[in-house]
Amino acid sequence: MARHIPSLNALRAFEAAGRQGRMTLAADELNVTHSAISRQIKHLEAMLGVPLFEGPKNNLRLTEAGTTLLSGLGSAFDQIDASVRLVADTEEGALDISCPGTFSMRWLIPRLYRFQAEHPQIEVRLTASSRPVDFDRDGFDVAIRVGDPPWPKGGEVVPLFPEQTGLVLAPPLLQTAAGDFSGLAQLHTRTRPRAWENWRARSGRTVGTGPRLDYEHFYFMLEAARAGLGVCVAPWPYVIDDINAGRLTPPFGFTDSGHHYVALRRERRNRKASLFCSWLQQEAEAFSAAHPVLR
Amino acid sequence: MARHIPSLNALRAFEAAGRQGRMTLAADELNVTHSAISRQIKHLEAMLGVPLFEGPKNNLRLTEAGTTLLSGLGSAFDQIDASVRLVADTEEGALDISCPGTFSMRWLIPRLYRFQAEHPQIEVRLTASSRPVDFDRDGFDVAIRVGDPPWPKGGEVVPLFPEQTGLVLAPPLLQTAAGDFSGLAQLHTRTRPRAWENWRARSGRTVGTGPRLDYEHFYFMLEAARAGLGVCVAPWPYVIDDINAGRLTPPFGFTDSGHHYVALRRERRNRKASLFCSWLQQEAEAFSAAHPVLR
DNA sequence: TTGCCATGTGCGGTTTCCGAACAATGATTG
DNA sequence: CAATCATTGTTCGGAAACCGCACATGGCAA
Repeated sequence: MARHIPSLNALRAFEAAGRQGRMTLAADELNVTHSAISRQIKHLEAMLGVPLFEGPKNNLRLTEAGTTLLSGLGSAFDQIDASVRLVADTEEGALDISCPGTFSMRWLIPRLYRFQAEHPQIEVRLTASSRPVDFDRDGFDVAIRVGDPPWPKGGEVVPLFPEQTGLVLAPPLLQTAAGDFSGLAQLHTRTRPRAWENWRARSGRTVGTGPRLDYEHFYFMLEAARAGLGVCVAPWPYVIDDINAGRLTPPFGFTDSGHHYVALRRERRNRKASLFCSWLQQEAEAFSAAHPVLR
Repeated sequence: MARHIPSLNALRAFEAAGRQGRMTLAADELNVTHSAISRQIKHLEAMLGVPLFEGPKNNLRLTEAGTTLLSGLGSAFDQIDASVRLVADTEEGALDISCPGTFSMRWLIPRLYRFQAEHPQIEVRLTASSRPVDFDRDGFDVAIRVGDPPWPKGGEVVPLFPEQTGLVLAPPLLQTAAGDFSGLAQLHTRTRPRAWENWRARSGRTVGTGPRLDYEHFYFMLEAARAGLGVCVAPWPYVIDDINAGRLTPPFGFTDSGHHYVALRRERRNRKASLFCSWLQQEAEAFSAAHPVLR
């Protein structure tokens, strides 16, 4: 990039510090540490050849040059942000969604065609992830997660439906199993390590002992269950189709897990995200109405 | 830096390409290759979720989104540039000067106090360098160099004075030397490898053979000459004081070397650089008047 | 006088960005 | 119609910019 022109990042760091009045606040706003802001400003002062701040560390004030620079930069960056929004915040283009993999496969993707039919100009970019959401770090617009409050900062919570989980296994396995399922392999997933414990506590039921098998993803665990390799605890939305098709059976029905499915969206409004979350809520309501949980 | 906000560099690359109409022209303007521009724009389109250019490679046109984004960005970057200039282009602050080391020591620094007396609010930051000037790469405001046209692009040439060089040695050495100086060590500097050859050609004179000694800088070579270690070819401005003080003597006087001392300044006007170059020219004229070359 | 808060800095690492080289594409020219 | 040209697209490997962490420094308040 052309030399002797200050770095735009440095100008941005200075603008935030000047407007906020403190480097630590600018650091929060730009999601860096105060040392990054301090260094950028120091570099900028060297580049421009004039001090931008003066005074003691605990009471920095803008110099005249700093005030002059800030007044021009503030409106320029506002204009850049507005221009970017004008282009990005439309009802067409890409929308980035983060969603647990198995939930995508079992619940979201089978319904997504309806969203795309309604909004053909929105390109949904789906990323499989169950990782805790951090809107400052992550780049997606909406994250679907199952869990409990507190939800991460910087996001608005759109409730979908509560989660129910239940014991499920293949019907032939049920016919040959002991009454308390002792001896049957107990299938676990690393994504939800406390699923069994939680189910027992919540449902008040228990089963006999059996060998434990761990799978990396729900999907693999469900495949194993369908293959008759054992019994597992699964969320209702993930197994509806298998149950209706007779591939899996829930001997004890389903119980509230205490968790909730939610969509987390950035606080800053985004039309595509709004449309998507509205659609999600409608689908969630329709889902709950059309598939009352087997209790 | 906060995620999901496009890189300012990418926005800058896009703005230049949009305004110029071609990525190759934008690359020239921003001193990068077209591949850097192409990549930045591709990344920006992915980030914003909309295409900014359309059409075949050899005739890219802005999309509607691209046009919208460009109109906002253009004025924002203009405002940033103007704000930076308002702060940097004053008659106070830092001024970066690049100058060959020995010329600094022997000619510039002994005079610099007069510039600083006239302009106490300008902080001259001097860097020793003889390297070919590239204003796109280098960050200084003014470069003093000795040489010949063509001068590098992107700079305005401010002539100072022509260069004369001559054979110089310590007086005691002159007294004991053979008439043609044969046997005396011939001192060279890597900065000016052709100095001797050029002096012989230009002056029409020659000297006997002697061992050759190479020094990395003029300064060291002149130190060696003063110490009576040999004879060297030196530019007049570098040895005036030594000659006047009787530390060196020029047996054949000085001859035009064909080179010229110039100040190279950026094309874009900079008040401090203008002041400095005006001052330099005055000092150069005064120098030439006050120290007529010994012929 | 001590603790707190904010900035400054060194060290080492990460991310962004880049150039070089070549590929791909479409228009132009002979 | 094939070759050439001009422009953009992409991969690879490296450089520069930027950053976090940990600690230092300085000034103010309790």
